[in-house]
Amino acid sequence: MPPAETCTPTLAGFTCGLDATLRVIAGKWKPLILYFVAQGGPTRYGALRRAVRDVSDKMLIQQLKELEADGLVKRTDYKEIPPRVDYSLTPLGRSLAEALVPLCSWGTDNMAEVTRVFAEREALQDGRIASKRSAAAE
Amino acid sequence: MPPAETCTPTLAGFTCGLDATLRVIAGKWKPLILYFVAQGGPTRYGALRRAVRDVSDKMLIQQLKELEADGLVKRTDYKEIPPRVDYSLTPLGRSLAEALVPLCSWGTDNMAEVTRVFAEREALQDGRIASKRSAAAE
DNA sequence: CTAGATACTTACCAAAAGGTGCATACTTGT
DNA sequence: ACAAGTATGCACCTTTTGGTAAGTATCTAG
Repeated sequence: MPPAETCTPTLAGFTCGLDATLRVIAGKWKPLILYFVAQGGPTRYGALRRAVRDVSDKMLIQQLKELEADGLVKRTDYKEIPPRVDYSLTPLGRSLAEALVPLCSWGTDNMAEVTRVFAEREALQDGRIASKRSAAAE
Repeated sequence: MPPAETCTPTLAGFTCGLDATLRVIAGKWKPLILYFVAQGGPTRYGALRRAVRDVSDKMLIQQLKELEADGLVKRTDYKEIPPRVDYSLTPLGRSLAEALVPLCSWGTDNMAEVTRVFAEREALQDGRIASKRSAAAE
């Protein structure tokens, strides 16, 4: 872990490197997209859609456009008649995807823990909802 | 980069380790909080507030509570009369903070690039706003 | 006596994120 | 002839997120 000084004084509007990174990968799906494209090489839109589960078309397209605008992914349109398009990583995107690997490992290593914590939280929420309901019923 | 198979088949509701991690650090400020606390050791609320620039009290407290509930940070209340509280990382939190380091480095290494891209995007947006305004003026 | 610091809490409101469903234009399979 | 797949675009709406401003209790400095 570098000292605080490497992080505090920076140009532009970023408070530190992490801040800069976050502006680029903020968004519910971007890290996942990056990660899947990194694994599969050039990936067709439909394949990505199936890989990143629960993402809607709207969101996937939107995030892909932003990633493209940010120079992380490259869109290739083959101009074929049933549309064919695929997405691949630029060198910049590839380097970011690599920086994402430790996060992926952390999640894999601590998934049991995370699952447990989330179960507890949901239990609490259900409790609150239940009590709200009963309060409203009076 | 591990093969796709390490990522696809998992328990609970997570599609992969990265997905699990993201559920925990999602939120505009959480990675930054984690990172600053990792650097400073036990950090007082006010110090954190000043370190994570532009964060409001509401947000900072909220995210701290979630991080605490998720077992990543530990809150210590000294019960003193002008309130004194500090936040430190749990072992789990420390391991996550370490997984964040590559992201921080990436941001630092590519800050020029990121800055440039963001400047372009803002220029485009301003253009759109301007054209919208002129269209509305007719 | 008033201002400011401490660590929050709450209510209210605006903005952003995200979901659903419909439409496109063309091809392939039934 | 009709449904499904292909990669999007668009309009509408709800949910989530986040900001602002005020308030709390106690202490210290001016």
